[in-house]
Amino acid sequence: MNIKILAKKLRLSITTVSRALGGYSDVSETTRKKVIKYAKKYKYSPNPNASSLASGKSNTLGFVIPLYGLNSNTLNQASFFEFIAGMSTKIHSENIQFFMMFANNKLEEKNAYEKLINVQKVDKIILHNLKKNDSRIGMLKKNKIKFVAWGRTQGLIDYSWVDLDNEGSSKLIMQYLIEKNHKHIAYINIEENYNFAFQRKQGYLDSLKKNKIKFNKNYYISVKHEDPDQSSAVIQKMLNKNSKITAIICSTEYSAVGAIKACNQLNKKIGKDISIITFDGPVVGTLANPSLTAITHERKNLGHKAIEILTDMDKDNRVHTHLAKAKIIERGSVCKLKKN
Amino acid sequence: MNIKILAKKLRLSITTVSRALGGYSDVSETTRKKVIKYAKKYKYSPNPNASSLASGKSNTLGFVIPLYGLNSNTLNQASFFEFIAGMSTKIHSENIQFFMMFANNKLEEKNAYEKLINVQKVDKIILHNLKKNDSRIGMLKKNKIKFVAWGRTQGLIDYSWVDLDNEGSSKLIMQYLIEKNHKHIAYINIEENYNFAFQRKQGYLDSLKKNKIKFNKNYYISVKHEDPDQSSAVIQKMLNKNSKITAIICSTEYSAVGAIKACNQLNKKIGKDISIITFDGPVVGTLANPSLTAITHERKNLGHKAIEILTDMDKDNRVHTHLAKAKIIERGSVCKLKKN
DNA sequence: ATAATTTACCAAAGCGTTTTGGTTGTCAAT
DNA sequence: ATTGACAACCAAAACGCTTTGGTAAATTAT
Repeated sequence: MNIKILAKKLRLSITTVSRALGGYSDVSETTRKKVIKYAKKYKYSPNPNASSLASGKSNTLGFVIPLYGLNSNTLNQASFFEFIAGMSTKIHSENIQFFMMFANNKLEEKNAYEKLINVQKVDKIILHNLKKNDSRIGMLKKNKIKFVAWGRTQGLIDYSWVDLDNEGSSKLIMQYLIEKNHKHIAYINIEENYNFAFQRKQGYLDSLKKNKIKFNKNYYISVKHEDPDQSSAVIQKMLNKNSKITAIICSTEYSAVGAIKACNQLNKKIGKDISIITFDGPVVGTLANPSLTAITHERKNLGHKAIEILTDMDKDNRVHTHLAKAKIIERGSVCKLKKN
Repeated sequence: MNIKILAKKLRLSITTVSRALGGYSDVSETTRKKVIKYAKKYKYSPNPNASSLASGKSNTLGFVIPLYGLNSNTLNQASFFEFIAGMSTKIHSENIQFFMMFANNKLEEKNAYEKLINVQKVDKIILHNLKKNDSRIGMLKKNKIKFVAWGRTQGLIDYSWVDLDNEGSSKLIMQYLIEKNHKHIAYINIEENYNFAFQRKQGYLDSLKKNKIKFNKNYYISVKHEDPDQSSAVIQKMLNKNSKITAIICSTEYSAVGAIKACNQLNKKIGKDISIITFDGPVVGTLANPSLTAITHERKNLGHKAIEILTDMDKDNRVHTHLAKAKIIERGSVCKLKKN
């Protein structure tokens, strides 16, 4: 089935069929209805290759999945799926094509974006896995590709993005703990060259300052993300040296596992001797005993919003942003201390 | 940059440039080298839309990600990523395009495959999320689309596939436990309309028979997969009623979590009072205390093999299959019983 | 009644390739 | 010297669509 055959069946020109389906106003409504009806009947839909070639627009969304670094990590893949699931709802309704590539390292990642633009000729991109200072942004702008970033670079941001409110989430957690009279609060972060880790640290520091608690550098640890056992060892050491610590904030699920292990090892009762609160613990959260109190984010909505913003770009050209809502899920790992 | 400009620069016809790059023998080697050199220099690569349109081949691999059922489950997404990562190594080297779609339910899933074939005109497909009896297989055959299934239907299988050796893995586990003198072995499976669950049950039953242990239907539970707490409740009930049980095999990570919780609840020491062994526990396995002994599979290789088979189909037309290798990772959750 | 505008349609060009069916020139075989 | 085979190249058609620049008929304005 193609447009030529359909046009012949309808006794219309190819042009009219194309324009009827394209929603142009120089087709009468009666004709349009007839065309749509027959297109459905004969299961016609335009050959995307031909239409891309002719129009110069691919109507395709490019997306690169990094298979290295944080994302090679089983637990973090969950956030990926949520994002994708969020996108998919919108993609269906907007009828966008979806083209995916993979990257096993940073170089492949950049090449993938270039290929997306120059070879695949996608016209929209979800930019993901942002570096502090990201050269891909310049490239995308130069090529005039519409994009929405999932995450943010540091400094001035003059593009559309969706993201977690990392700084705000840290503050929310701090406020929560401080209300429960915790003062000696440790923070287990991952390497700060992940921008979200940097942002989370900022929130932590800011809250300390606001509450007139002096930053104790022994309370702040930045670990490699891959290994709960490494985290556990570091956390044990920290707890041994700093017996005043009453609460631990874990920036990733893996470090939460490490914290659990450390506490078990040191025979400290979680939720009693020591409080633990973690970021986004759908897996780990319910595993531990007691279950971990955690801060969760509306991640699915992030993907949805990203597509929405991308679609709206056709209409207006302003910068849009979206922060996922954060919420603390109280389970059993945080206790209230006596006021002293 | 396009072929016309490149041809002009090379003082060759469009045909010759195209055929040089296409590897045809009616181009001299000197010319071919020159063409390739200049193509690189000017960063030329054929417009995939134009070439698909002209050749009628899309050179695109279609893949549908189901966002419902088992796969909506955080833990199971890990296997997905491993498969994709496995594919990606091959895809890069084979220069295949990759087109992805999403499905939020069974109907959408089937539609997605139809769209992949009729609209996107992919010429290869990874068929995934197989039902016991799967109508998509007939559809793919009718449309003469080359495909490799990830998973298997029941009954006669006359197509290429890659899969875990579910039955064999169950047997391996059983042998392992029986060698450690366990006889009262419980099996926590998920619903058997997942074909892999059915296969695993078969392995369990077969091993029992081979070792002349009578099947005790109270020892076999098939739970809904989504909820560790539900599993935990069911397992507790089972353990209470059947005090002879010394080992539990968990077919999914979620039920393993359930089992851990149940044992903790009942104050049974894992690895002492009761042994637990689980399928594929990259996340959960190392979380528990003690860590869970598990059977793992070379999942990444599965994706790699799938693409390999798909690529080889261009050469010969036979059916190829691949079973992932299984291995038991001994950690601390299984103990050896005294011979009685 | 005529001119101007609007509505509804269409032919043909063009998008960047691949492929078909050539042609030309060279060399070995007769 | 002629023929046949082969190597190396190419012009033009085709793929299925969108878009441009029309035309003819119907409607409205003068």
